[in-house]
Amino acid sequence: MVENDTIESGADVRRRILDAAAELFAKHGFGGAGVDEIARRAGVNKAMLYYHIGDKAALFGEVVKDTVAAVGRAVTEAVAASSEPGERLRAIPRAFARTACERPYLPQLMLREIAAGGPNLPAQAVSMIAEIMGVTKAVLQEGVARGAFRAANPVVVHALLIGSLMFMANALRMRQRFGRRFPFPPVATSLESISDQMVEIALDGLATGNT
Amino acid sequence: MVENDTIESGADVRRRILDAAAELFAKHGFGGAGVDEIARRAGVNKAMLYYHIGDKAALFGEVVKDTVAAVGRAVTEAVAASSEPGERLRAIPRAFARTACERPYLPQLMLREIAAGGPNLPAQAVSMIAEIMGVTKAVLQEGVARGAFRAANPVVVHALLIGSLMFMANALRMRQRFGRRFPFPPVATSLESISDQMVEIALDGLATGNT
Amino acid sequence: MVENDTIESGADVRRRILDAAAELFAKHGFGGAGVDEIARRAGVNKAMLYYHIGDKAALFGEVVKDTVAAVGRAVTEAVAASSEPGERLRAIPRAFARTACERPYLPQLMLREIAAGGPNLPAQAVSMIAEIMGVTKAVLQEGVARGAFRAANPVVVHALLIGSLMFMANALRMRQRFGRRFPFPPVATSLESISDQMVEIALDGLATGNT
Amino acid sequence: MVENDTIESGADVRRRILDAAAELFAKHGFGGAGVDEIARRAGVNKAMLYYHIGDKAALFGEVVKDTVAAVGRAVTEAVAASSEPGERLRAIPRAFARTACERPYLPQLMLREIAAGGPNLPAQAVSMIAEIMGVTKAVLQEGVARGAFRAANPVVVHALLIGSLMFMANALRMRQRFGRRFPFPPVATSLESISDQMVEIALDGLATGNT
DNA sequence: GATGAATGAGAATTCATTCAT
DNA sequence: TATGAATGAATTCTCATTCAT
Repeated sequence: MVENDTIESGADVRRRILDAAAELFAKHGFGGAGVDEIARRAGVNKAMLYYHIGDKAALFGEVVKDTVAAVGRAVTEAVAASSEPGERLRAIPRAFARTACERPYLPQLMLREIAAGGPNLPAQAVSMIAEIMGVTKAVLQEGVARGAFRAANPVVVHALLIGSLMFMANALRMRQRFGRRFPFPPVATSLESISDQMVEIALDGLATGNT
Repeated sequence: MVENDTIESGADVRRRILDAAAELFAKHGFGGAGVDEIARRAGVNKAMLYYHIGDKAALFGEVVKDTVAAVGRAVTEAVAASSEPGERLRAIPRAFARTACERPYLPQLMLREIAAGGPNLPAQAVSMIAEIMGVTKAVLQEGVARGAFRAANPVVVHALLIGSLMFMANALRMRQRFGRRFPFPPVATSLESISDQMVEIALDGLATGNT
Repeated sequence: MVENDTIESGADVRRRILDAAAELFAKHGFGGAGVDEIARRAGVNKAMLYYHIGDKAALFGEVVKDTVAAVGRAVTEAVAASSEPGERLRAIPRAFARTACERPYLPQLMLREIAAGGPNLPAQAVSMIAEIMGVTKAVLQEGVARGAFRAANPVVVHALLIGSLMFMANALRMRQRFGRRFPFPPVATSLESISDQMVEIALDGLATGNT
Repeated sequence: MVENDTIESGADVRRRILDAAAELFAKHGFGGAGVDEIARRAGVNKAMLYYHIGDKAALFGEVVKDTVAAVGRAVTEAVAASSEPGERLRAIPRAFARTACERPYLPQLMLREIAAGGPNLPAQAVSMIAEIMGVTKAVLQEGVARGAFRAANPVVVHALLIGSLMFMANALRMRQRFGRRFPFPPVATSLESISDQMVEIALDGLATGNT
């Protein structure tokens, strides 16, 4: 009765559910996404979704935790790869950009959650987010100490790097939708290269020697 | 039956509805906001809402148009106030910040709409948005021509200035909610001063003389 | 478009809903009765039920209040009709019996609520119940004062009169269902005459001259 | 795999299930109790519950049979302990009261079942109930024959003794819940002593010499 | 015997929208 | 214009029951 290629662990089901949920929460927001459709897309019975994960809020929480954790891993890893302050700071948005390629729903989900103000954010996710911002802070302070950057509020810098990147990532999607309507020169389609462009400007602004 | 002090033009009703709607769309998103509650908050019979404005999508469209128009006016006006390129560029995010003070729902609404990719965006609003971005483009090009800025993609610059500002505005709200959890130095609470901090960095980065 | 005989005030709708609800709550209990079927039987749209009355618990509360109020009126009125202690005490269960004829769901509803321990009982209903028991208490004390009854705990007496009557009323229904299985002499089918039989015994037991 | 102190016969499992079920059926009624929670409280896998006992209706039937059987045993035994008519009659409600102490869910379950009219009552249980009422009938007839009681319908007497007792037992629970709201003198908290108070009145009423 | 996973029907409640007056 | 009532579809979540292992 059981064929090898249809075997499926509980973890697989969970993953399918989280993937479908991430996509739909990103597309329609928490309020706009329907548990019904999430289950349908995941190919599981709706009751099974509740069995495996819990209610809508829990599902959302899992998706967020999952996503934030991925970003966190990417950032930590990317920052560790270099020791030069500029390179380290550059690595942070690039890690976001790379993660956004693997998980295209990331920018939407993130902007939505920022906009919503986190009413469904699980405590764990909040800690993870704080940790990621902590990396920016550390890198920045280290750079200041080593004379590479001028002093700046780390939250502001984080917003400058990440906020604009996420904004840009979403704007790219709108560009596709509204095609001709935006009479602007094309932007490099790779999010990573955009990330680089933006960081370059910001880094130059942060460089010592300026105001 | 009509007394002078209770007289109310259709425009007043319309305004009350749009205000209530803006607040709730900002707070809960398009899918999460309910027509019922919008009407209740506006102090208007639900059927009247449909009579005056139309269905939920139309209502959303009106809110967005209204908001974008306000931003547009603020930007145009602010930019016109100066002729020095740096000052003109600085004026753009500051106009967003000022509008966000009058209409606190602006950052949420904007981020949400960017995240959603504009499925309920009326054509008119799209044009207005393009126009605003056009201002950034013009200011930037002019500055380049006058040797104040180095060349840069205007969309990227817009994202750098506005995306990070909107991100920051929303992050401030989350800071209030999650209080102690974020071990970061306090940011100036005025959005305008934050705007200035961010622009300063970006402008320095754009200054000629850099790479 | 409006014909005189189909006109229907909001109060009518409400009454139809409460009637249907009373019947079904009595038959299946709070947990067993379905809002869907209540609405169907009342001939109203399910959403209308929520519009007019509220959620299931509120609906149940209204039914109970309605029913308890009817009993209360009947009791007060019946007791007032006489001044002789025995007659007054007799009048109490008889009022219950009479109300149970008009509202056949009363005994079921009452037993069920007693059994459930009142988790959905609205405060108002509790007061009304206390008031009804207060009547028993008053009648009893008066009878004791006038030398007609020996002293007895009013709650016990109330249980003796009303508890057994409600029990009996429900047992009658079971008798119909299980027909032959109960090899007992038939009981008078009128609840009022049963009430009289039971009260007679209890009254004799309460008479002075006994222990 | 099986250690002596964890060994558990099928009968043990069965007992745990019936106990949990009795408690929950009593608390929430047939419709309101959930198989899921019953299994959880019994510490048994839900599928095992079905394996050991059957579906919800069967489970309910078992609980009722179990409970009624316990009452039946207690009554028969208690009545056999004396030969004096009054004492024998008194013994009947006292047996109910004692059983209700061992199985606190009895009064709720019984009232609920009486109220429901027995749609889930298994035939066996009906016979057992009839048998119990038969005891009342026999004791009564014997007492009449020996000149101790006046003639009375046994069903009515049963209701008078047992109905009021069950009513009272449940009312005591409500008293705890609604505390101050009931301005009545406290009743003895022991169900057995209440039983005695009530029987005393009823017995006096049944005594010969009265009407 | 025992378990975790599965399922489809159904529960309560809310939604956006419209209609008669 | 304004209102209360109406409607049907949708939404979130739970239920009793079964199955494969």
